[in-house]
Amino acid sequence: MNISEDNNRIIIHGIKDFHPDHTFDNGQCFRWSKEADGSYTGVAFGKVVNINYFNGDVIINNASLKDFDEHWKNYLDLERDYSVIKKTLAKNDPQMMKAISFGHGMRILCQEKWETLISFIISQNNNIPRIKKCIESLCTNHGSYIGEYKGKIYYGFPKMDDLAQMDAGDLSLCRLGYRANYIIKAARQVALDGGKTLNSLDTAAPEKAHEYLLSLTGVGPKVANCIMLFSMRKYNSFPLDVWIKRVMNQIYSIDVGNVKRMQNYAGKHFGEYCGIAQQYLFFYAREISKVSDQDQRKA
DNA sequence: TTCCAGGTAGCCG
DNA sequence: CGGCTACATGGA
Repeated sequence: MNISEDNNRIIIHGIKDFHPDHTFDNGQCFRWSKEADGSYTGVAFGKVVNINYFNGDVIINNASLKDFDEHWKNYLDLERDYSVIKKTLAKNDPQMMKAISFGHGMRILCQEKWETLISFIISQNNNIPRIKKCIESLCTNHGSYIGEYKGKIYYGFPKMDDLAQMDAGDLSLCRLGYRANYIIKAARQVALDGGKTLNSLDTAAPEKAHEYLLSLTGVGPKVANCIMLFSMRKYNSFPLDVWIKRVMNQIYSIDVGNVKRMQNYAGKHFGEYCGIAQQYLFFYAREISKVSDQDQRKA
């Protein structure tokens, strides 16, 4: 990997298959916001960074080489060759080929497990703009101060032990609705062993990880699969939300209610990287829907 | 007003 | 087990 460092900035040269929009605005993460120049600023690992891409270079502002090696390289999944995966998924599937060309620069992030757990509990029966607002409010009200970057103040994600000691009323400012109770309960469950079990799940068998996550309040099969896919590198997890159910029905003609058949089909048709396939489809379905919304407003 | 959003817990057969 | 429904919130 060809990296240069200057002035609190890291540049990784010769990276293909990366685009900030496809990676940070595809519903896998909720704390990245787009800047006027097309870059994204976000928080992870208690640090604020700004990320852009230009002519094969991934540019990470406000980061050291040490930070990159410890966190961002893994977080951005930069060492994986997505071209091979894309080729395999698109083979004999013109619809998938379309979805992939739409989101060709998508990377599946490897996020922090605790934050991903809480974020996707919030995501249930909710929409992405409001999920972002809820999480931002959770951080500003209950996270620790990180610092200022380009005129904005940033906070970390609330600590597990802090949430475990609260009750739902303490979260009322965050407008989480009925999910506030789920979060408190899940936090208490995870905190029982100081998060040791949760943090060991990336090396656990997928079935074991899934089983533990399902034991947490507010976590069902869909949320568990998101956590496994977006924070544990378990790429054979296939989250089935309302959008993907529609896609599976429209493209692959599976009955809307037949979740089990959708899961089976995904595993067989897309294989070990079905979770990545799912994310291309999710991004594609939502972008298409945005375009048709605009058409409807014009008409 | 009603419907919808990256669903799940609780309950009932 | 599978099916059904209530659940907070805010935007369209």
